[in-house]
Amino acid sequence: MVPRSISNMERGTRVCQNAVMQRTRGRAPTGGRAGALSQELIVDAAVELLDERGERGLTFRLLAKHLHTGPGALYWHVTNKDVLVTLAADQVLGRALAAAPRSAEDAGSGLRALAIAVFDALDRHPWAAPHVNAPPTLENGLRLLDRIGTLVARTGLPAERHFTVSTAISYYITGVSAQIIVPCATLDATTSRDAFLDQTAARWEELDPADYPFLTSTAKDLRDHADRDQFITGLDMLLDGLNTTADPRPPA
Amino acid sequence: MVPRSISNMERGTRVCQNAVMQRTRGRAPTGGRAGALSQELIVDAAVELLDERGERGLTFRLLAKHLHTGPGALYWHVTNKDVLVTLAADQVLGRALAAAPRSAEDAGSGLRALAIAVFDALDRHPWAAPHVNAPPTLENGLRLLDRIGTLVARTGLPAERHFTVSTAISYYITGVSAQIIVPCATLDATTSRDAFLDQTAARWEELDPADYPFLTSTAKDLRDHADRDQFITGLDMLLDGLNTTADPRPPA
DNA sequence: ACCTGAACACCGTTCAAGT
DNA sequence: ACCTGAACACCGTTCAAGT
Repeated sequence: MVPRSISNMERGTRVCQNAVMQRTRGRAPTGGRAGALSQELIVDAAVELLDERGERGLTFRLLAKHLHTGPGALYWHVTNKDVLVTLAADQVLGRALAAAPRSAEDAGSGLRALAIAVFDALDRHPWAAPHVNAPPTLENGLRLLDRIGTLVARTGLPAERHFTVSTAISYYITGVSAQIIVPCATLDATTSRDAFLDQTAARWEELDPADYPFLTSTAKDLRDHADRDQFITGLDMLLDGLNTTADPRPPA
Repeated sequence: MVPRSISNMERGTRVCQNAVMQRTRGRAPTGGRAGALSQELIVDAAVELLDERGERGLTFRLLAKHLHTGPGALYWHVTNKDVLVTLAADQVLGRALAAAPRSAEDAGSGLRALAIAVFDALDRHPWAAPHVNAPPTLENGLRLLDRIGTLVARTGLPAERHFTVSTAISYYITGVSAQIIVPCATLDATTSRDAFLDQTAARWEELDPADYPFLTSTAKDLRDHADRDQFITGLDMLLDGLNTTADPRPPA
């Protein structure tokens, strides 16, 4: 009667991240009878629906229909919708990590490549970015931070700064990605990104230059900027700062 | 019959940010009969409720009760819930900007003080951070970016880089704040932040050091870190990077 | 152990009707 | 012009009942 998935759930409106980790403990998905549900199957289907229809478009009823069951069945495998979306986001992050190059000449370019790979993956699944949580508790969140930390340790930065610097980089990657990507995803079919930027730039130009000296002069730059370049610009500033701080002890 | 607030609304699940800007155009709030609604009153009450009960706890029914009306009345002044939360977040940002020191010796420390003031304000209203949108369209979002850009222009950085660098800093402030602040806000009363960090650190320690060399060695640092320090560490790296890039042309 | 589907409690939003 | 409140459409979640 008591679904396994909420056995150690926390009270409150949100669920403890630790509860999220648990997976089906019985036989592997293929071990049951054909067509049996599993958390993996549910998360896969959720990612598909999220890609198609966004977070609001993901519904337990719709998801159940896609999986040929009733909504109640899903709750046996997944605590609730929050957890489902978090698991789905972690899956997207996992794909990004698999695609990110593992070898790098130096720590700096390794961090750069890793960050860009994550940005690109989140860019393809815009609903995911805000749900990649920190501090990480899910598998791929943990892997991401570990890879960052391992690279940071190679810079020659004093050991007592590794944690703070690594988490700062991790926050940059997921936080700035979310900022850049989410607003684009909320634009609907009738308003293209270009049209939106055009409108916004026009509004900036109409502002009073006495009040908004910068925006009025930079409105033109808004029209044809590339989101990815903005991410990379900030990233390079951050990594430059890393080198500056690390400089006293150059990489071995 | 047609509420003013949706007169130029966009179609789709989300609303065009431009529609958000409009405010009551009639007489000033105090000009109507006593107790009359206005967008300002509604947003103020929304901020209060959001602080108390979070985004999910904000309900048009509850908000209407607090304002002694029915839910339908609110829709005359505010397009929908998304817009309301965005307006509320902009109000919070406005308070932060008012509190941020305006004078600064050099651009770098001005940027630092501004960023920290915004972080602190968002930290006091954790629901707000993810709704401070970029590129900005609401009043205080515009003011924030303009202040950043004006400071960046003083660094001696070549003019063609002002836009990208300024938006990168702006993304850092709001994006990283959201990453740091939101997970704390979702912890409920039964799980304190300390308990959560303790649990998470314990989980990190149990990981296989061969797979997670960094996390297993840094788990202790997770237990007693300060969120604000992480924000500032990354911020300083970013601003150091700014100096590096700007160095060829030292501030006049 | 795992699935079913009806039912509960709720919420955003609309709209005819009022003032 | 602005407000009222009932009603619509929907959704997350639960749970007694099945296999």
